[in-house]
Amino acid sequence: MSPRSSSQFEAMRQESMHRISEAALELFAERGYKGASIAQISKRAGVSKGLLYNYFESKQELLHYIVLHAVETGEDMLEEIVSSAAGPAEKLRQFTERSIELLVSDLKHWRLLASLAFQPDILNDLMPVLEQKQGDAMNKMKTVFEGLGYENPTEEMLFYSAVMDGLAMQYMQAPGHYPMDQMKELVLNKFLPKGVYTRNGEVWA
Amino acid sequence: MSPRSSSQFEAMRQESMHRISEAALELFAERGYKGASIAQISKRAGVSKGLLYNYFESKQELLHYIVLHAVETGEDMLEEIVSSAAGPAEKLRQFTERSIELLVSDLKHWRLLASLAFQPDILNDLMPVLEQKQGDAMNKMKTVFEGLGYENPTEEMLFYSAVMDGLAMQYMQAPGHYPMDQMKELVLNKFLPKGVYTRNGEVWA
Amino acid sequence: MSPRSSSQFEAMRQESMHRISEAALELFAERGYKGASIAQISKRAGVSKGLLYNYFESKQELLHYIVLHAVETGEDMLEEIVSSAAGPAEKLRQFTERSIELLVSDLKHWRLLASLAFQPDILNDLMPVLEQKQGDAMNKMKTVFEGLGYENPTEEMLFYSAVMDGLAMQYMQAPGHYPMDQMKELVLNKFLPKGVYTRNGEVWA
Amino acid sequence: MSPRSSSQFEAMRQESMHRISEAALELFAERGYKGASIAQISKRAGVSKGLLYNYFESKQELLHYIVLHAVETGEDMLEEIVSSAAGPAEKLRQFTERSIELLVSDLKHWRLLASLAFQPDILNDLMPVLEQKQGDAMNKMKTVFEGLGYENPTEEMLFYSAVMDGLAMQYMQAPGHYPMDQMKELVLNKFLPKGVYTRNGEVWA
DNA sequence: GATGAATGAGGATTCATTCAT
DNA sequence: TATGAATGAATCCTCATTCAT
Repeated sequence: MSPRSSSQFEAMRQESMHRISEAALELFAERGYKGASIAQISKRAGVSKGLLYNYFESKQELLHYIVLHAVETGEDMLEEIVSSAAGPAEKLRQFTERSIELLVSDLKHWRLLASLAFQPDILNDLMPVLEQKQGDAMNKMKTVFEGLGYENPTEEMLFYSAVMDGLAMQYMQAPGHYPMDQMKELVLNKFLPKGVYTRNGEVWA
Repeated sequence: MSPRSSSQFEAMRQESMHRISEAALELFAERGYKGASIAQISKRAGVSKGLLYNYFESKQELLHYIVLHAVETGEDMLEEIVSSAAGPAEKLRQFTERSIELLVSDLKHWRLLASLAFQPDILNDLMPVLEQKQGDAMNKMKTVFEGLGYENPTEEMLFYSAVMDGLAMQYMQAPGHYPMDQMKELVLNKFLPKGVYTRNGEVWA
Repeated sequence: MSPRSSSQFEAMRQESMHRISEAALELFAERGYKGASIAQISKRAGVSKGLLYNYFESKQELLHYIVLHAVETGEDMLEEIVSSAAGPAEKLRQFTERSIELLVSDLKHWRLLASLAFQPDILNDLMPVLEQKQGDAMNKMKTVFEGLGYENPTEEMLFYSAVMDGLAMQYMQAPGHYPMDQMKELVLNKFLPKGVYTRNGEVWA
Repeated sequence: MSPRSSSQFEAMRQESMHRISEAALELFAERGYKGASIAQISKRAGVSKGLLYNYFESKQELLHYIVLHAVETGEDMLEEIVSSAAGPAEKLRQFTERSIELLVSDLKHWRLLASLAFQPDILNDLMPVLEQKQGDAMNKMKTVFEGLGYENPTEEMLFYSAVMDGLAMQYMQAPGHYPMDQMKELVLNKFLPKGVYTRNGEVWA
């Protein structure tokens, strides 16, 4: 008789929003933003088209929600590492390893982000925010490379970023076949100063 | 009112196909495959929709035509370099420099290819061919890295590929601002054995 | 926690129904029947959609409720005047003045009614009732014009009705700018026999 | 073999646009702007939904096209009469008679215009133009009333306009039953100065 | 070879209404 | 009494494709 409590409503909302955004993420990643229809998304989420519009004002807003969540995951990870007490070499190692973990575990997110990176008009509204965030991330990474004593830390950081982006791209093309573990070791070997940096207590040779 | 010779017709054909595929390339690159309509493409090409369908059976076929042309440009370049008489270091340098030139001069092509790389279903029909070509290219690159005496030429080649892909990605994000020249030097420095490789007749130090 | 008395419930009921129908009236008048959504109405009324449907079975019923209330206001006014002890000239003057007052004070109601008058299918179900009421009103007005001694009271009454409707239409188009007071005087001058009819105790010249 | 000539295309365009706008006019008049769907309109016009959008960019534009055409019909009529060599009384008679003819023959147009008059937001974009046109028309009518020697020509003209609008409203409510001919005579009697104005060569008494 | 009118399936979005609590 | 989550039919509009000329 009495209306549902607001916490009940809130729980229902959370549940539905989560299912919708998960389904949308999958379909956007599989078929691209334009290629995934609201009908498909709501069907995969197991809700009606109408309900989707209760929670997201438009297809674009749904995309923005997903993109921002994905980006924030990366931001949080970077922030956590950068603000830790570890030395710069350890920070770079951690960042490398956790980035790859994130790539593997949240493949769909990153596939989506990558595909959007080449269709600028779709994220038009979000671009200022995203560029700001990317600039922030780059600056944080730069401090790590400065700490490592590189002569040209900015360029070295850009190079490292290119490597990581390229790795991600190639992994996404064939997730099952890519020798990610070897590539990770190679990256660490290339960027970490030998004889100085210790891994798990041992000196890195 | 003599009938046009068949060579005249053929020239018109070529001209029309070229204009259509140029227009399509631009629009696919700007708005994505799904986002570019046949009406827009034919308008920008200055032909009627009907004529477009005289030359290309479908929107997909038009895309395939463009993609294959772009890929072949890269293939030709690689083949030319690999089959040349130059040593492996020189080959890698040439490949690096010419890849970057190609990226800068044909930005739209590569932007399109990159965006398609993350929308597997769009290129479904073309995938076997493309994977074949990519495998071929990788094998050719591998021989270069073998020639350079690397211990793990395959991994080193993958790493180099990742770098080049990453560079391209970052350049596409902000073509006006990216320090491509410095990055190119950095790449050459990282991958070319010092004291051995000669550049423009001088020893590389 | 004593249960509310039924009169308390009844008061709440009245309060809610009133708020809903006021909100609905405003929105119907602003955006038309089709243009106003139940969501908007319930929001402006400060109640939930569910509650709205407790009181009104459907959007149509809500409209009917409002329309009938508005019409009854007019009916009551006419009845009061016609059944008064005043002479026909006085009756016409009163009707004219009070109609205009009603128009100005309840602009939204009349705007709504006017817009509905031209969309027959929306009021389909209500039409028999409305036509009946309109016929009744016309008959009452006719007796006034008969009392005034017109040769063709029916036509004269129709003419007067047209004038009043036209005035209302024009006023609604630009409520802020219309010289309603002058027009009212003009109407009285045109329809009231001079030298006979007294206004506020004075003879009308 | 050769493409259709542009005049052939033009003829097809005209034919289709005409059928579409006729169908739209009918349905807008019957069910209101919001109540008439594109599907219904294109079905009644005997064309596909897609074709409708070849000729009209949106439902709104279709409405604007129809409204402007209707308004221009009235404008042309007024202009023709006002600029004629007839005296003011004759002009007023002609305007009255031809307005009524237009009302009866193009009932749908006027019903549509009337219904739109009360839904301001629908014609928002067109309002400036329409108000301009209405102002122009009122000024022209004013010159006629000035010519008739009225003391307050503006008010008298407004009164006349109200009468004509009201007549139209009432006629639209029950086109089959309204005694339009008698009302017309009544209007002429009320507004035309007796003994001065000649009709068909006779003096009006 | 060349045109653009015509089609209709499919896409994003809205909204009256229902219902569990 | 009161809530708002949930539904799905219906709406406006787009677009690849066909076809008569």
